[in-house]
Amino acid sequence: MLNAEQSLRALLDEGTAKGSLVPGAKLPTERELVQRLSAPRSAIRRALDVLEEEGLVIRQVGRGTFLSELAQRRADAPADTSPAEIMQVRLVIEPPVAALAARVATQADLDRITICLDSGGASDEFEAFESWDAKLHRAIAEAAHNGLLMNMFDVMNTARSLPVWGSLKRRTSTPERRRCYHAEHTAIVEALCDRDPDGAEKTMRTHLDNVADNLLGRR
Amino acid sequence: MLNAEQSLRALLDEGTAKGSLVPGAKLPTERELVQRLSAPRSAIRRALDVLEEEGLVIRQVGRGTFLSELAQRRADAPADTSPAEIMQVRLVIEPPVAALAARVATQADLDRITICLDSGGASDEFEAFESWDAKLHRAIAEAAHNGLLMNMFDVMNTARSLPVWGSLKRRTSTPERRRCYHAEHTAIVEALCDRDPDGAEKTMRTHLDNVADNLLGRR
DNA sequence: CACATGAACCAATCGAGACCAATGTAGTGA
DNA sequence: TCACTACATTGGTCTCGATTGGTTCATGTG
Repeated sequence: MLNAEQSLRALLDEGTAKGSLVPGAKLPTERELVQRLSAPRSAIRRALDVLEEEGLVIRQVGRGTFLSELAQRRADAPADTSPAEIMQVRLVIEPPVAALAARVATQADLDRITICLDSGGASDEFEAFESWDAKLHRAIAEAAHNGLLMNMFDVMNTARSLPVWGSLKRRTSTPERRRCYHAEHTAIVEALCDRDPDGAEKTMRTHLDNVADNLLGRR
Repeated sequence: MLNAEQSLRALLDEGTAKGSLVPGAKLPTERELVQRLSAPRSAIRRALDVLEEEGLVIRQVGRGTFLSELAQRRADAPADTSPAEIMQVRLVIEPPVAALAARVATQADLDRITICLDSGGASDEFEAFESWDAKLHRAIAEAAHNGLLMNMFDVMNTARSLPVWGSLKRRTSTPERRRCYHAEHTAIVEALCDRDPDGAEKTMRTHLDNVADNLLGRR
């Protein structure tokens, strides 16, 4: 369950990305947002307070709430860890980590990984699939049995929880692509279960290349 | 018959495994747990006290009890990051980063790197050489121009500043080995200046293998 | 007596709605 | 056409009741 602020940010990201929300554009009224996000007005107002504090929106009594100039700049210059950066890091880290995991994973690790794989395969909806996808990649990293590595992996994943990342994935995700990802996941997990480091590294790299292509457009 | 704390832990484990309890998620109110676990509220509160003491949950009057960020990573013990772990991570990360840097480094990056290399070559003493060594590796990572990567690199380096690491290096460092390292550094920087990704990756891997051998004994 | 139990109470927070003041808009009349 | 009025809309504020973690205390229970 998302809180009001996250929902609101997602809404704004979507609007700016779609181009319907240019600087100065009028946002829905608070009472309208209450219905759209089915959240109490107090929560909506708290979320807007934060956005106003950040300078993203401007509020005027009797007129409404409007996007500021900053909002646009932030949208097309997400300097703060862009999805491209994240995918670059994932491509650097995850393939060798998968190879390492293939060497040192325990049966319990493989069981956990398989559970994530199967649950992801059984998930039709975006949110559920994304959740299991993240869990699967994390479980593979855990199987490498290196605490420092997990620490760094989590640093990467906190960046991955930024709103821009979520809306980007939501925009580019389709049932067909999810099926494709699941097939790739299956290949990775098979390589892990076969204790095949090279195979694990290669299939992971192929998968992430595919994800990067889908997320960022053909490079 | 289980006591309240055990039941509560079982409940949380189930929730985290099922994926419904992510960090920050709100868990049932104390009065609800009283019914669910059919235990007196005092016992529930005592169990929650322990969980709060462990940093697994956060309680707020009027709001509720929430899972903390730590809740997820309590499974894999914090692991006091051994030098072996650090070298494993460096071997995973630094070679591909060097390859990336070879592609995207600017001349200014290469200049900074060269300064570090030369200063290290001119350092006879352990402390100075170590300092320039660390600066060189960081400068190479900086040349990859990826903020998130630098973030993770710094996570790695904070682990590297642990006392055990320092004393290990001091014990195993000799003038001869430092000369050897400097030769390897030179090879890496040459590959970077030649814009040779494969060469940079290979020389970096060779170097780190050598460092790992010296630090940890022949593997 | 020592400890657990259950109930009542406290303080912080939240949610729903009423109300206020600023603003915008439609209608009216000269 | 233009000034004026009445009404609707909108962000800001306030209050009241419900919820929730924290605390106290009488009552069992061994």
